[in-house]
Amino acid sequence: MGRPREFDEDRVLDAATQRFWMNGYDATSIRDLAEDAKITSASLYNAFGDKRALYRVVLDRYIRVAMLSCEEIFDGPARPVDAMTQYFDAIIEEALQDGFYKGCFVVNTAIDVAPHDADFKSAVIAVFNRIESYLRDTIAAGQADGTIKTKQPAADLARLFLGALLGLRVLARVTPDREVMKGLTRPLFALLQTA
Amino acid sequence: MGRPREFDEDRVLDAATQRFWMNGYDATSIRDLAEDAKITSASLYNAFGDKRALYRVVLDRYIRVAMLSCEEIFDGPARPVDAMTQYFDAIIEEALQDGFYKGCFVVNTAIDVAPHDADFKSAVIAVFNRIESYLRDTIAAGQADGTIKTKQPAADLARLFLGALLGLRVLARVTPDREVMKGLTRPLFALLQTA
DNA sequence: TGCGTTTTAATACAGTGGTTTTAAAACTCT
DNA sequence: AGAGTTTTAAAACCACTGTATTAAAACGCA
Repeated sequence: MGRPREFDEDRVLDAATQRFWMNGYDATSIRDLAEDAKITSASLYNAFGDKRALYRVVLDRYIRVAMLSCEEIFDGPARPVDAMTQYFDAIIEEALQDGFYKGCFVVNTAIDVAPHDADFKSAVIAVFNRIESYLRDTIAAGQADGTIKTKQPAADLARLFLGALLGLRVLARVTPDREVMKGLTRPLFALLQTA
Repeated sequence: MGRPREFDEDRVLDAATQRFWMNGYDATSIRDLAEDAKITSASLYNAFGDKRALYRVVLDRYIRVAMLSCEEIFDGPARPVDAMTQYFDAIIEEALQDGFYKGCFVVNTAIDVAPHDADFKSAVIAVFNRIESYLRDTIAAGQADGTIKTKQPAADLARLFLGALLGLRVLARVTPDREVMKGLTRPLFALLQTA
């Protein structure tokens, strides 16, 4: 069965996630990744294939945990409006606690790798669609039980919430300011208030 | 005084704008730019300095025309809500007509160069602030003349509109779809409607 | 005409990129 | 213990990067 791995795969992927997330694909070199993870580049290639494949693994891992926390909130016991609030609050707090201004890995990917790579583009689109679905279903549920105003179609509202979310992620990458982000969400949630 | 330029500076900058806008800073090489503009890299260096300085010129040029069309709309004769509608419609149409999915140069810069470069970061922030100001002033004007609902503070509304704008720009880079973008703006503008 | 200056063209340069190679090390299985 | 396999470490490879250099070309002015 050959010589056993000396490094912990998850540690390496965690380090790679930080780098790719912070600096993006092009600005991150294999040597950067190897140095961060304290392994040799040969080990990286042996374990994950080439740079693009590694990025793919890292992105998919990020997406999995992101969507998991998404499910936790939206499939949880919280009532529709509360779930939405929790979701946006969590994102704002995450942005404020991240001293590296990393923003959202998926949004970053959307901007600087998706346009040149069909596979990553569809991965990004899939995430956006899943989030939009969660938002739409949650809003629709709230409209059904009378806790959310029905004046606007759930589909439109979900798209606006998705758009605001992406906007928050962009702001998080340059100026994560609590008052700005909270102020942004106030009128957003006012849209849901029934009378 | 000396040998005259053989190339048109504006055309070179136009070509560079397209490349940088489409591919980003890191993924664009000096040779790419030289080839696109059909001049030699020495001419590029002679005329604009190094790569970063050229990017700066290109970005500033982009910002200047972008803010100019912004002024045209918001300082124009249109009534507040109409100005806002014009602005967002123009952005949506621009996204739909661009077959290269370039999105917004400033947003792209915000994601992949601003985080590592303080000068570009403040340039990006300045643009965001200027747009937010236009939006806030316009909304406040509408609230003053009774054409925009006063339930939410203009500052909060402006931030939401900015956020939605940035979100639209992200979507424009991966899936510019008219129905999605229009749907997104519908509840947004519903927020302004007085009764 | 010739000098000073600027632009051009082509090439050079040193560094870095992603990736591969080679050989030694560390294990399993027979 | 030996064969087979996988991982590691170090170095090598080569295309490409940003940038500089050199020399020729093209102008204005004395």
